[in-house]
Amino acid sequence: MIDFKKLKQIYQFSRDLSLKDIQVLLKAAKSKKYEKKALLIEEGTSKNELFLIKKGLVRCSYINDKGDDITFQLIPENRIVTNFDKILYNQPSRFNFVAFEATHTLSLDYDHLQTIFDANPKFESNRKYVFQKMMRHQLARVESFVLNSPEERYLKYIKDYPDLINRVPDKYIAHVLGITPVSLSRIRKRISDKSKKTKI
Amino acid sequence: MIDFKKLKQIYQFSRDLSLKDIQVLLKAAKSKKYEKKALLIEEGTSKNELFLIKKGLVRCSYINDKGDDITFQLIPENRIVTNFDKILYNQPSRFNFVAFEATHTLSLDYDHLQTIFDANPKFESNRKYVFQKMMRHQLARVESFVLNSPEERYLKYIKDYPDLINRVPDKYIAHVLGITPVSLSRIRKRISDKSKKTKI
DNA sequence: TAATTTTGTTATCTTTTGTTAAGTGTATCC
DNA sequence: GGATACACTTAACAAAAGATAACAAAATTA
Repeated sequence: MIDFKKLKQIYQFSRDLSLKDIQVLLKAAKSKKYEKKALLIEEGTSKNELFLIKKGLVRCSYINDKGDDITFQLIPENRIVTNFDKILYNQPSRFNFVAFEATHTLSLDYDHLQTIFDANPKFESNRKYVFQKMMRHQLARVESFVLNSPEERYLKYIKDYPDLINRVPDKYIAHVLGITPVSLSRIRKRISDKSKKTKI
Repeated sequence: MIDFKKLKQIYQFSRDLSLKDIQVLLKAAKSKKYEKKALLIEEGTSKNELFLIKKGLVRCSYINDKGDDITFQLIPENRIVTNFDKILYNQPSRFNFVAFEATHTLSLDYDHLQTIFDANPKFESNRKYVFQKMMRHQLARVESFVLNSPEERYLKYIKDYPDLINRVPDKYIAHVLGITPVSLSRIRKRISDKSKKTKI
């Protein structure tokens, strides 16, 4: 019995793959469900799993020197959760990845996935695609830090992720933007004051 | 006649490649020299060349709405210059890449390089390596913006690139760190005041 | 070498942010 | 339903940053 839901999901994350190729991935992928507050990847561990987020939202956070829990990023549907400390530095994760909502994923063991990719050149464009997608994200973030003010950064964020602001408390978004929740509240006030002015 | 200098250079940017494989790349690579202030990639163009910086320094900059020339990043020896707007978005570059010092590069046509990579699976680990290297860089930058203060960011920068501060005016470094040159000057003063205090 | 440009520092003023704390409304849990 | 926890706003103060200008030092160029 073919799981078409799964098939479609894998397809969304792939490029230039035949159904046959996708089925190879399908075999390797497990559907998993996480309840709210469940840990996908725990700080200090070297879990090497790739999660395609089908539904839900994952919060990636870090405990700093002062003991504050800083949200590094929010990962919604159709994006990928990885232990990048493991992949890029071969070190245990400094971050916790927690399901912020009830979250459904397709999970792939990273090393197993690499074996599949290595064994069949057809998958290469796929690997490339995923890497490019990740690069786009992080580069865009760096850009907004270098070129934009916090206010511009916030406006850009709610434009790029309009639904997120209704799903996530502002304080988490503040950290993602590199500012404090109090500061974000003031920015929001400034913006609303400005739009009032222009309307009157 | 084998160009061992070139060979060694390519080798530094490669992983798991035999000499034979490297020679394929060697054939495709051209040594180029740029005088100070020469343009490697011009804003608005879709040049798709990969530059391995052998010697020198490249400044990647952006003209914002106000007409200010903002340095987005500084790329020294043993790093790669690419037109990432072209590669990631297939759009003309929003950035200028200018030789800040007399700069020697190994240049590879990006599309040609992809053809080589696509034709021979051996090169895949190499593509992966380059992508990972780029990801590490950009992710580390995002991290420093989210988790560190401007002062911490500056201290981290001079630790990571100790030679750069003697080669590049502070005002360019300030923009890379997302602050103004005046602010960086004050940060430097604060730091030196602190170190004086601890010494007395 | 002299003239010019660039760079860095400092001062002033304004704006913004961080920090802390208080207050309010909302959601959650026994 | 009352207690508790959480999110957000606001205020007050301190610290830092942006903008601008003036000046000195350093580097470039003629």
